[in-house]
Amino acid sequence: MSRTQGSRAELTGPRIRAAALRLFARHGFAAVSMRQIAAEVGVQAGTLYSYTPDKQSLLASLMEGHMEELLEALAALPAGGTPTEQLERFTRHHIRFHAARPEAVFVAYMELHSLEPDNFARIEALRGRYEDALQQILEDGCATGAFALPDTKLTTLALIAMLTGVNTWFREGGRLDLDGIEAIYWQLVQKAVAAPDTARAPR
Amino acid sequence: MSRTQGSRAELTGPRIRAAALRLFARHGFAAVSMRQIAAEVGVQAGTLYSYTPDKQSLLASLMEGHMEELLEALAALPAGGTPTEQLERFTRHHIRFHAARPEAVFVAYMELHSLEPDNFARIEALRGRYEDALQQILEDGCATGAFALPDTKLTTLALIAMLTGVNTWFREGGRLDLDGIEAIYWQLVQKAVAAPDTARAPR
DNA sequence: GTCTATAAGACGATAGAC
DNA sequence: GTCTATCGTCTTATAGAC
Repeated sequence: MSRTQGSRAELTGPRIRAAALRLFARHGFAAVSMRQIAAEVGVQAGTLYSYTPDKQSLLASLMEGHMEELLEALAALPAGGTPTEQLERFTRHHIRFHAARPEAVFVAYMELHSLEPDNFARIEALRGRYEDALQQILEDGCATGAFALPDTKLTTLALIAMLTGVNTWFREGGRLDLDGIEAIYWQLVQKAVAAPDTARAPR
Repeated sequence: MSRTQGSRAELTGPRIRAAALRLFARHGFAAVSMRQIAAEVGVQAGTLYSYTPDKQSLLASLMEGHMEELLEALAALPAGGTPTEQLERFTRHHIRFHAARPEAVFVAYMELHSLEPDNFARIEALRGRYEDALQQILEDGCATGAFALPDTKLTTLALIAMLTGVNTWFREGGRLDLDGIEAIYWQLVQKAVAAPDTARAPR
């Protein structure tokens, strides 16, 4: 398995993905040309087509990879405890996971309309699985009486929108660190969902 | 003031803006060509340049118009009452205003990165004024003891993200009407910000 | 594995006829 | 006010040399 002629092919693929992700996040998918991506990597435009069949597949692959990573990280969370404990883990994990990869998050949310129908459907299905996990926690909490919610589906979407919104302003080295941000958002989430008489003593 | 030669110039301008807004919302600014906009309106591409100096100005004008309309509608809200009453008005108004113009909202949030620096700065300043209005309500509520919040700035951004998130799933004629949606979100907002002993009896 | 060269067409924007 | 025609540039993607 000797390396061929000083090439660094095993690095070019990931570097193309990284450059594409950065440029898509900054300028938008449609505004970025294959030439720009190639220039960022330091290869010629034609070389990109050894790593992706076309521009659309590159976008879809980046988004799908992000969603699968999100679901894997969710599955790796501890599962036990009360619904309140599970919701706290979900809240803190969501903020931390999203803050760690702002470019992928931005592309995954903002470029859905750039996906062709098949790719869109596949990626929306992954997002649905993530939302379902939160909704299940909320339903469990309603069942035990820890939470009081008129609509668990809407609350799921409301909480995810609120938590993902952190990415619109969070920058590392800012006024608050992630621990502080997590604490503030967890307080908002917990109060919003708690049953009235358990707001300060969650079950 | 006779009309010239059967032209309908007084309609073409608004029709161009409407077509551009619809196409930008659906496909993204960079993915839409001036030729597409012209075809949607039923004129030739060159005609667009009698109504906008260029494509960038068309986008900026649409976004600025939306933000100014948002601020005008905010200013038209009743101003009195307790912070809790003001927050309820803000919450319900935000949901209703945004649900009524999903395309403008989508473009105004998703195409910020398509704006050239000067246009971006002007539109971000308008958004800042809207956020400041909510933050002022939250600060007033903390001052009276109605609300208990560790950080009014973060809470402002969290609430706006949550409320604007309605637009990602709301469609007219769906499971819930706007009154029901407003009620659910207002319950979440109110519980999230309320001081512990006033959750059920807001001051 | 990466290059050069190119095909085939779309792009934003302008000029000038009517 | 809208048209036709066009300029110069950029686009995605492919073919074939090395």
